[in-house]
Amino acid sequence: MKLKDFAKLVGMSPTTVSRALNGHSEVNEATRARLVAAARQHGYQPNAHARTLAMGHPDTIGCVIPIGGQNEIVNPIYADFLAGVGEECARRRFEINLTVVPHDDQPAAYRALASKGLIGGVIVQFPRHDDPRPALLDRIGLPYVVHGRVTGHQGPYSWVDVNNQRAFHRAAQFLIQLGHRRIAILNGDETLDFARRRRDGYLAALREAGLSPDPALMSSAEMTVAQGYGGARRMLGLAERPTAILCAATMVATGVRQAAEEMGLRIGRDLSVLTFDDDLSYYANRDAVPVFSAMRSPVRRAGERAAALLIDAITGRRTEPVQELLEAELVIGQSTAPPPG
Amino acid sequence: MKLKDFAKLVGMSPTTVSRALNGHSEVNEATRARLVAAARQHGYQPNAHARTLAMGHPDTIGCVIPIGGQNEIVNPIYADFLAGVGEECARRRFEINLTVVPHDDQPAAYRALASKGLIGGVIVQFPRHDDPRPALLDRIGLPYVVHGRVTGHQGPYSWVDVNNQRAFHRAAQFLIQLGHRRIAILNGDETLDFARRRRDGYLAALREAGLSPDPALMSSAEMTVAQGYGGARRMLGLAERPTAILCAATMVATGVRQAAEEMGLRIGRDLSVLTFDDDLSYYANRDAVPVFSAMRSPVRRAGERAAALLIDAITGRRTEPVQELLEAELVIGQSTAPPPG
DNA sequence: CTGAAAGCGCTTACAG
DNA sequence: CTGAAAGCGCTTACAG
Repeated sequence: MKLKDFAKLVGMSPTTVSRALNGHSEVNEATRARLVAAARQHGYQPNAHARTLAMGHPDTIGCVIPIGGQNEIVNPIYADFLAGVGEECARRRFEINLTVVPHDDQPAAYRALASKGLIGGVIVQFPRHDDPRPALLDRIGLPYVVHGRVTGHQGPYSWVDVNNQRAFHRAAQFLIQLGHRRIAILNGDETLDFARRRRDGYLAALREAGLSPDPALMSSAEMTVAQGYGGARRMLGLAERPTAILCAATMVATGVRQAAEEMGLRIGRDLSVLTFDDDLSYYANRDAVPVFSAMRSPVRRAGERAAALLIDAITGRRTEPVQELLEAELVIGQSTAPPPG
Repeated sequence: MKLKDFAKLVGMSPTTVSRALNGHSEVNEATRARLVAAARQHGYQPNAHARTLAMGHPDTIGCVIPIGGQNEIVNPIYADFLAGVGEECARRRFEINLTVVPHDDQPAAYRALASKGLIGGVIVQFPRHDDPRPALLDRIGLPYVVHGRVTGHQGPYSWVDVNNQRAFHRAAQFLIQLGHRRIAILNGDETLDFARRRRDGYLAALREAGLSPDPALMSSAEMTVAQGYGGARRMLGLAERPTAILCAATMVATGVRQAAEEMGLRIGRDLSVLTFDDDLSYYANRDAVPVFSAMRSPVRRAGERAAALLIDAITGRRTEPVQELLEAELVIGQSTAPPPG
């Protein structure tokens, strides 16, 4: 059904109906309520494309998933992050355009999305330290919110991030307070901004405790079971092996557990493990006493907030860049204890 | 830049430019090539909304992620499945509209997406045995492809599925051939169609071997680490405990491993574990010799094929429903062996 | 408070 | 092979 038909059905002009449905103030409240009810009843919904064309801007935010870059992996945090974005979009009556694009084609993809008028703004994911995307988007003039930060970017921009530096600072501090001196870190790819911040936090805690970092206890790679397994095997095979390991993701911790078992080490006794936990609903490291002690970070919430900021920017509700820093929560589980001996 | 401007720029009428860019046969091949090149050079892209309005149908497929139903979890297979959908859409120049919706609001959501003209068709995920969505979509007249099957649905419809029945049949057979007689199954939620088929395959293999199923060795629940852990603890605590466990997902197998370790059982020696593996890029159970023996199923490929079938239906390339059955591959890893003793 | 008319940026019969 | 004109279904100044 189109506006014309519906208007005829209710005996009003298309103009009035449109204004009523869009909540314009000129139209009588009683008629507005009546028309809204009638629309619901007859299932009339304005055509979104006609609407966008007439209004001049799409009520749509873009989410771009790059594939085939340095990280071939499709990160499962996308699922939970997108769920958060989706919830906010549902509340604000915005649509989501999802685009999968080879990593190197991203500039062209952003341009295309913008010039086709498909999106009013975009969320930038997994930023690198010197990520070129913010500058590109500034040039194009497409509003964006970064999930994370781009330390190398000049000028203000909007972002939503978890306090990775503090999370790893506190985590390392916690292990130090337990008495650990040999603390390893299995970090994410340190060309990614969040991984740098995590390393910084880890290093700061060591420094404050008068401990000097040992490169043999530091690894930076894609956060997978394989990294955890391989890294733990290597580090636990050292003459002076670590008594505690900081992991950047629960999948990494799972790999560490596997290696430890094979080597006859019991986690939470012979070896402490503390992991960053994106709190993906699927992994559910949140029983009464969690298996892994963890720095827990609300990814889904981050998705909601990123979408909220972007929609504010697109609708002109806010014109200045804004930043939001979420805190990770340190949750003590069964995997941490004072060092053995 | 809009068509009018671009046409002026290249000294042609908008009509001819539009026809050239859309590859209509009336336009001289030489001019077509020239205009396509010019469009690329000047970055002209037709406005998608105007285009959709004029063409009468959107080049967009819908993906709906329900939340808050029986499964509150945001399934990580969405990420890989969507990546597959996205790759096919990129090839076919289709867009993806992603909608997150409370489970019970799905009917309204599909209607809204259709009547707003936002999508030309939709992919139905995680169908239940008696899922009402196909009937609803038939009624609305919105093209769809089911990822999985809806056994209870009357009449033909398009689907892409993996042969779950055969996968679990073969898996159980394989364990039986190794000499196992007490084989447990930690299945997914059996109101979901794929979980039923898996159970059927498991039961068929037992029957053929003259083994009678034991309800104490069968569990049906959301596929999480917790299910694996809890199920394994319970079953391995039985007087007549199983010597092998079939799992419906790698996360479940991870939970089983955890329980087995705690109970001092070594997997691949004291206990065999065979898991269904959706081959999510993040889990990467695919080293030279995989940790878990698995029935491996290409989720990303399923996403590609579901998108392909849907786009064929939307564009009218195919008018009859079509079905595609993918086979899971049985990969032998380190977690299976003859029963102990 | 309400409506007739113009316009959003395309595509495509229709006429040449 | 090419172009002027109508139309896709909305919204919104403009006029009452």
